[in-house]
Amino acid sequence: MKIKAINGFKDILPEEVALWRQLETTAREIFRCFGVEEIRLPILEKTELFARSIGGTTDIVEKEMYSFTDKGITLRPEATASLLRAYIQHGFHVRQPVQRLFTIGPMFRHERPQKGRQRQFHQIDIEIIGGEEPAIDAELMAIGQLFLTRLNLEVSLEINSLGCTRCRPGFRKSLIQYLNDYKEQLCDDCKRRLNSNPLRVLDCKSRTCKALVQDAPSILDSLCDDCDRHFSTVQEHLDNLGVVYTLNRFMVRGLDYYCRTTFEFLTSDLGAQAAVAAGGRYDGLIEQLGGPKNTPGIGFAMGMERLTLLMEQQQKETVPVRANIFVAALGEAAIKHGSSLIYQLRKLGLRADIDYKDRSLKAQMKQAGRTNARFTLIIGEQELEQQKGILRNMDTKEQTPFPLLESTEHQAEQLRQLIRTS
RNA sequence: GUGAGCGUAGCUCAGCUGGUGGUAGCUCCGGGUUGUGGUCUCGGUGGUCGUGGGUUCGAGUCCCAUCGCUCACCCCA
Repeated sequence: MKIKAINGFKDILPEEVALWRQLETTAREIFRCFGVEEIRLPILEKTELFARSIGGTTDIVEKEMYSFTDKGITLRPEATASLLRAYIQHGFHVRQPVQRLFTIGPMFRHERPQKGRQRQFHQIDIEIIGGEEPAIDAELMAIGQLFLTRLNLEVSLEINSLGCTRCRPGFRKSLIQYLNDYKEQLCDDCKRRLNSNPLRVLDCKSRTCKALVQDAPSILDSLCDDCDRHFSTVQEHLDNLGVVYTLNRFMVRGLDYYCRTTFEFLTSDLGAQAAVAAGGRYDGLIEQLGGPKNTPGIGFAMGMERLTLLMEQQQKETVPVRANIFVAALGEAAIKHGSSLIYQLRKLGLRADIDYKDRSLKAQMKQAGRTNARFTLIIGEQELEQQKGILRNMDTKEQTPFPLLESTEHQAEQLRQLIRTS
């Protein structure tokens, strides 16, 4: 019986890693320009942290967490809670009024896997803590859009406001009232949602629910003055920065802590998983977790599996990895010389390979081709004797003698010069 | 948790109403080139047909169970 990776947990293979690195590198470059600092967080936290932040009655906390119940700890299902915990624990609020932080890593949710959804999945998570100014909301979305543009990905940005603890309850009430009149026409899921989370009915996929909800009261009409002003200023700032977006009053969030501005970067190329990045404002959360009072925050997470899937689909060419030198050595003495030489080359920071199996030259040339080497240095008994290797340019097929005099260190230096100028 | 569709070589897949596992393609190894790659050509390695029962003279094929995978619902990044 072969042992396989468990369901929902995937290996990221060498040929896939290039995409992941491209994601991470691009993120780091852009975040640096925006003054966003990296923080690295543990993947295990007290279960209570997630219950208090995400919400005790959400699906994530109720049935999707990987918990060690005997120890009261849980593999994190998302990053925001951990990041805020660290922010509070280390007293970040005294460092500077507005703190920009990001983290990259695995998250865990016990859901049924499908396209773009794994049980261990990876997110790039970014949070701006300590500012409630609408300009910050706009800046955060600009970061997301710039990042996705740099990756040559085509996605759209949709935004909405969920109001705050003052205005949302009123909207909730009027929505329930409206939906109750059409209760019989709602799908089974929405009948259930009507009690548990009525806002969710707004983004139901069922056609009849969608139609019903068109004439439902709009949350944007029931925002309090502060929330309304905040949201319209956010839009002014987005326009000011040239960030393109569309309003979607049906967009809601799955986690309890969100308020005011919410947004999603969407694609139609990933089947059911439309959102490649999503987030929003959570102004009361830090205080709720025991942090300093009146500390607002906003953030979003990008799903790396979804992004790499999109990159595979939308990006045209990938740049192949090139090796610099392959040493094709025939016979024991030549292998000894070659292994010393490639070690010197590697010390100089060059990618160099050799085949220790002492196979036929044809086989070794084939291997050289596989490593995509620029040059192959052929060393046989004759070449050793005459101290003259054959250097083959793999692209032009041109072959020139290469002196095997002095030390391999010296030879490596010669080769480095040659590669630089070629 | 619910529904549907698939499990045959490392990968992609043929395999008809049950009758000996495919010269299949890709990969890998070797020959053609006594010492020269990506193309070509010839040969070779590689399988408990997911697993366990059942029906049958005979099961990759039919039946049952079970495990696994995929997509979708739910939920969410």
